[in-house]
Amino acid sequence: MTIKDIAESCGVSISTVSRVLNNHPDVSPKVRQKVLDAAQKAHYVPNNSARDLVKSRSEGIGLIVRGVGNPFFTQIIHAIERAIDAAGYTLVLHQISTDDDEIMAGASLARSKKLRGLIFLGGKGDYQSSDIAILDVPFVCCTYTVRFTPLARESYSSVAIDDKMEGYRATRFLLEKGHRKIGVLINSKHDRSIGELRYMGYCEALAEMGIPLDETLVEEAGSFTLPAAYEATCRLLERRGDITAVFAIADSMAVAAAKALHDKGRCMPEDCSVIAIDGLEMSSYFVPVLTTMAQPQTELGTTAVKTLVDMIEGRAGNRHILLPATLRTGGSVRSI
Amino acid sequence: MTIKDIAESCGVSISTVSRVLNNHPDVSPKVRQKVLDAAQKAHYVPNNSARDLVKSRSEGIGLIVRGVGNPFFTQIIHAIERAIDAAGYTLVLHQISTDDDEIMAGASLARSKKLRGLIFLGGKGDYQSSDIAILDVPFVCCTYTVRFTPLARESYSSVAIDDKMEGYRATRFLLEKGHRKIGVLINSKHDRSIGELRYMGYCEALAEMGIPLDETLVEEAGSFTLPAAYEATCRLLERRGDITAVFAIADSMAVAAAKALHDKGRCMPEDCSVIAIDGLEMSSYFVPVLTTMAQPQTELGTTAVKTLVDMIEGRAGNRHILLPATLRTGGSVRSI
DNA sequence: TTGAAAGCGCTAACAT
DNA sequence: ATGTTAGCGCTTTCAA
Repeated sequence: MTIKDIAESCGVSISTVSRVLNNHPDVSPKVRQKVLDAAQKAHYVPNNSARDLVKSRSEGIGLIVRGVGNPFFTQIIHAIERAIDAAGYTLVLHQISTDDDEIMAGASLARSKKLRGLIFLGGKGDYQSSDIAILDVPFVCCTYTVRFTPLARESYSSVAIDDKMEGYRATRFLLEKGHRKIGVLINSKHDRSIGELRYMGYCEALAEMGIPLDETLVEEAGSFTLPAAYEATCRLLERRGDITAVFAIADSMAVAAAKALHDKGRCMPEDCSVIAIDGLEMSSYFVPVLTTMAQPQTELGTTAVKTLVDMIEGRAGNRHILLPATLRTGGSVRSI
Repeated sequence: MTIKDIAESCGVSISTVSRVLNNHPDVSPKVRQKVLDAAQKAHYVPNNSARDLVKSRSEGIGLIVRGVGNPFFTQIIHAIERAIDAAGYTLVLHQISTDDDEIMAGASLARSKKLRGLIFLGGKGDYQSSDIAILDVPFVCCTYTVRFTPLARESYSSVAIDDKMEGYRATRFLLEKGHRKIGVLINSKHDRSIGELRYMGYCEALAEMGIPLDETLVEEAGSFTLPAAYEATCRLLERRGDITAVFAIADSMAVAAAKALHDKGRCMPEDCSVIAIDGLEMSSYFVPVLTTMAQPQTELGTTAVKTLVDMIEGRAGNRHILLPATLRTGGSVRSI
């Protein structure tokens, strides 16, 4: 069922059908109604591929999200959605999985839908300048910034927290509470991502206090999943039963760590404190509430959109914005 | 940058370029390499709209998901992804928001991408037969079944748990543990969705025991969000401080309920037990672990795909499958 | 092995 | 107010 079929069944031309379906004014009420009725009766559904193909450009902004159901993205996505809407653009959300190439996915989406710009959420952040050359629209990396490659700063935009600094602040908070034997729960020491940056912050805080880095306090989970973090915490506790605090680089890992502590017979925070980074909504419903460096999720989203729209509308070039996290003081940390 | 540009820059025809880009065999190695190089150098990215438009049909299966970041969907989506892949099809995931029309979104996606079938996750389930008439491919409703409208059972497929029965089982479990004053935390009494069904199960379990339904034990949160469930629990406790147990119709609501209990000075499970339905991964990392009727998430996904593929390949017609939930015994319920 | 040409379904000039 | 027509970028016969 295409507009051609409808045109024939109504005895009008396809352009008239197209006009009706797109609410163009120059159509007589009589014909308009006839076409509408026919479309309804025939269960007509427009083919967006054909539409996208013929339009020279859309008012769409693509959002490439890595990781179905990463709870940390929920609020950011909602904020982006609202901000894009408010700016008069249309959100085109596209999910990719862990091992997909976000740049490719973005480029493909942008071409196919004639998008005006792109936002990347949860990207790997290890691009080469040759990688991003295929992107012919402005884009902004949200929640991460390309730190590990010689990508020219003026060739892309980013909106994120200062991961290293927040890792430093979290660790520093524990140090100030008197903790000295602080285990750290990370994804991987050298994954060239936010995890590595947060870990660097941990190292820096210790160094500043003159505490040498003790490798036996560092535990790699290999991923951000709950089971992996749980197992990692168990290993850490087995090796270092004397720790008084754990810094988990993500709220999700902290949740699993808290459970592991409990299962190993330790109370949180009496026997062992826990702090993290992210500020998931759900971790604020824990008992006790998880102490964490909460990312400004809504602001990250709105700022990403603002930065992008400024570029699209020629008001500004590429920018890099770091937003501060906010300490959420829960009951998972105690002074010693 | 289109295949036409590449064709010109290589001095070949567009059909040759198309052949190279699609790995067709009948191209000389020399020409193939030249085209590949040119495409690479020019940062060529195919336009999928044009592709989709010209193909008579794809091997794609659409997955329409309502609700960005509903944690309950994560595992199901992964299972669907794997199953679709294993069956030789391609997953096309499409997110819609709360107030979007999933049937429309599905129909549109199916038309535009020439899909072979659709899976709906988190649909409203209140369709009229006129609504689904626009769908010209087989589809299966996953995690819900259309219970509240006179939709002919043979006109669609579904794979879900028996929400009413699991609501009954959860309530029954509390009754067997000796609880009699059981508060129930629901989304809405008459939202014509799974929430209503689960609530009906609660009513049935009470009725079976000869306990009259006490409206003051029923609290509507208005949504499945944590803040709404938290507030609802507070209202419930204020009105009925004498309850010894709460049945929350979803794990997410139970999480908020547990926090509210704590903040109101009640211990879980000593002062008040909590049971729910869903079986989120995260709620099994709680202390104490949340007792819940865990949905067979992976099986729901794989069964949905199997049902759909059977229809696509003509091996079967529409079917309705109910899968049993499994009681996950945590520490959130005690006997009295 | 390669090219020419038709057409997927639609929009947007341009005519009338 | 309505119709005609030229593509959008691509795949796929059909010829050569």
